[in-house]
Amino acid sequence: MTTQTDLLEFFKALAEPKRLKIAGILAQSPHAVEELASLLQLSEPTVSHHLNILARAGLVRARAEGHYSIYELRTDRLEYMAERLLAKDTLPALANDVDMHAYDRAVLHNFSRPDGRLKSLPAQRKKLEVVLRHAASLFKPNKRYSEKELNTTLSRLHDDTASLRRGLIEFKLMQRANGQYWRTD
Amino acid sequence: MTTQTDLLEFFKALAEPKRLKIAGILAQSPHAVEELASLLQLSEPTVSHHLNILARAGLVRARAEGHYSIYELRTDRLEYMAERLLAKDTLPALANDVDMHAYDRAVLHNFSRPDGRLKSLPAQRKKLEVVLRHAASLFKPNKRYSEKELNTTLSRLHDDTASLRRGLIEFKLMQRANGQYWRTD
DNA sequence: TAATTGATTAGATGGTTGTCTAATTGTAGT
DNA sequence: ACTACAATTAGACAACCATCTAATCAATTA
Repeated sequence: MTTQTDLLEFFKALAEPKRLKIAGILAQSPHAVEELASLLQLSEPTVSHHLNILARAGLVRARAEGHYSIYELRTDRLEYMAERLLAKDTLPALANDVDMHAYDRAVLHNFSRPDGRLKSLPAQRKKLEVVLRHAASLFKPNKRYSEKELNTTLSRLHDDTASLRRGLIEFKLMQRANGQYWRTD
Repeated sequence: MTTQTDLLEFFKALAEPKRLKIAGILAQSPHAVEELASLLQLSEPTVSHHLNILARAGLVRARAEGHYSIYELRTDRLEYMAERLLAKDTLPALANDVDMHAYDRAVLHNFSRPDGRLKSLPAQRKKLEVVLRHAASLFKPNKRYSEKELNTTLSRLHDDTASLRRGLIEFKLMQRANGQYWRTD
């Protein structure tokens, strides 16, 4: 959440040639807006705009001196961000608000009729597994089912209960012993 | 040169919400284009486009598997770039191709008439110093000048040779002893 | 106090780019 | 061989953003 906007602001700030160059110049020594405009061959408002974006990202800071605004690079902030990139849990956290089951739902939706029955069994393993996980979810954990019960439930999904049953075993979603089946959770 | 485009490509690649999220997802585990499209609620061509940009920046790599393209994050590259940011000479190098005298020239141009004489002496210290450095450059290093010679040369710039002379001393651009003047280089 | 100067804000414009649909390529399964 | 499917490429459109000019603000100098 905060991590995302944080990093995004940081990257956006430096993802522009002129701003990157400004950072480079300020890394050598602080400069006034007017000077930067000359060095970069840009108008002052444009430089002001860039500096504003860099400042929002925390990368530069202005101090007033006379009626100049002297901008300097905040190397501490830069180092902090670089270290966050090196931290092993920063990037994975960016996917926190992603619904990791969206793909499963999409696949399921693609292979299902409006009434919830399957149009067919997917040929691709990746998608077959999704469908089978769905099938497995029709059964309660820690409960034993006879093959007859199993087939009855599976037939709500698709006529080819044999393939479904075989898949459930093959993908280790269910286990069998003595003619009884149960979910492996 | 190469450093600039390198870094720029890196920042640009990650300066987009969806691409940043893709990096986050791939940081958890490799995924196919189709899956990413579902997870991000985007079309496959769009995801392909983003992955292409990330790949150009060296941040992801694809391996073919069936007719899927499984993309994975190149953490080595990420670490390498983060360390470059932490290196003390990376940023200053970004300003290598900047003409550091552009400001001086602009100031000089602003205060000069077409014939090269000064319209006036700048009030701002920062600009006065630029003009004075220019004045100092009219003299040879390692050579002594009498005050008469000094004034003659300075008068080519401006009538107020006294102010110029005082400024040169004050800003330590020239030194005086025994009625003689010389550049301090 | 008036005038000058540096910086910022407001508003307009052109270029970049994220996104989609349609078409193409290449691979797998019938 | 033919069909189906995942990925990419091509092309079009819309949103965003870098840039400029004009206007405003702030602070120093005359």
